[in-house]
Amino acid sequence: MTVRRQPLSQTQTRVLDLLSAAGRPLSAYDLLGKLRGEGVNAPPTVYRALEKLVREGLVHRIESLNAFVACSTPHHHDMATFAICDQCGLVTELTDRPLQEQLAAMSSRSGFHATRMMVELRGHCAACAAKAHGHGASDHAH
Amino acid sequence: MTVRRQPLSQTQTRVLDLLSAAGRPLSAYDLLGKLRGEGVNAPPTVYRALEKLVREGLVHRIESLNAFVACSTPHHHDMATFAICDQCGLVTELTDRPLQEQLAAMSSRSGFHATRMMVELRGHCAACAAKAHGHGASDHAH
DNA sequence: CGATCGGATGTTATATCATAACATCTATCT
DNA sequence: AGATAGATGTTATGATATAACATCCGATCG
Ligand SMILES: [Zn+2]
Ligand SMILES: [Zn+2]
Ligand SMILES: [Zn+2]
Ligand SMILES: [Zn+2]
Repeated sequence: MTVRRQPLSQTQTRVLDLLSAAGRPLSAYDLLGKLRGEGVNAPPTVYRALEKLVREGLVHRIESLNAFVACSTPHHHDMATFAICDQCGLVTELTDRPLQEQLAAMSSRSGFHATRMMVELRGHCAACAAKAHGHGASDHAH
Repeated sequence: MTVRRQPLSQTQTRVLDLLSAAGRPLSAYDLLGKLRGEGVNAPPTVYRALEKLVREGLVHRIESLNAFVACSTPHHHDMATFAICDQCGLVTELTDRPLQEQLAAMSSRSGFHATRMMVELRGHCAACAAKAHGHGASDHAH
């Protein structure tokens, strides 16, 4: 599954591994925290590695969280869709080809040429929606 | 379904007017800059006004720009779609009912209960796409 | 009237996210 | 060796956002 076109540097590999292991979005400073003591001491290194990984399509940036997550299906795809549970923090990357086509159609209909399409849904995951019967649980948040 | 609108405070009105007049997204600090000398001297006031306006459905936050824009059709709508030109900075709020329904269907199909749906397209507007013939012009950005 | 309550604001300080600018190091190609 | 490209280190700063607490004011109610 790991289709890597360019070889990754040490730090880039380390960042990707950390994101994959986390299985949830991490902020650049979360990553920096985990990399201190491994020779990574400042934000630019982390941001540079993330930039590369995003370029390579291995990592997505989630705008509404200011955080990064390993791509669940690492192909280059210029559209990413995320469902973000505001209760437990679960983030799921969704794929829906028809949606992508419809979005592209909608944008081009207005003459817009989209190079990147971001869809982020906020709400409650199935588990949390089931649990939620009027009362609130321990809000996770980011 | 009675859409009860709360009266807006002085600052809230001022912020909404500034956003409407700008016709483009402004950051909270852009707004603060314009409000200094009118008794608004610190970020919290601006953020609080924006929070209220977003709650009322009069303003949208554009996540990928960290900026705010007046809603083009101020109804409460939990889905907002924006086409953002990376060249000239033009931001257009799009409406597409079928897309909204398809997104809702997709999310609920996976058991997710969406309360808010964000769609942000990055690329080039019709005018800039026409001008762009391989060469880059004066990248505007925000 | 006077109590009190909610909404808005002021104020200070700080947290969080991101980049500029410049120096260094190494691998690779010529 | 010289040149190039990519990655990293380092220092400093910019940009975005919130915490915590105090004050003010209009509406409501006993
Ligand atoms: Zn992906
Ligand atoms: Zn959940
Ligand atoms: Zn709107
Ligand atoms: Zn444009």
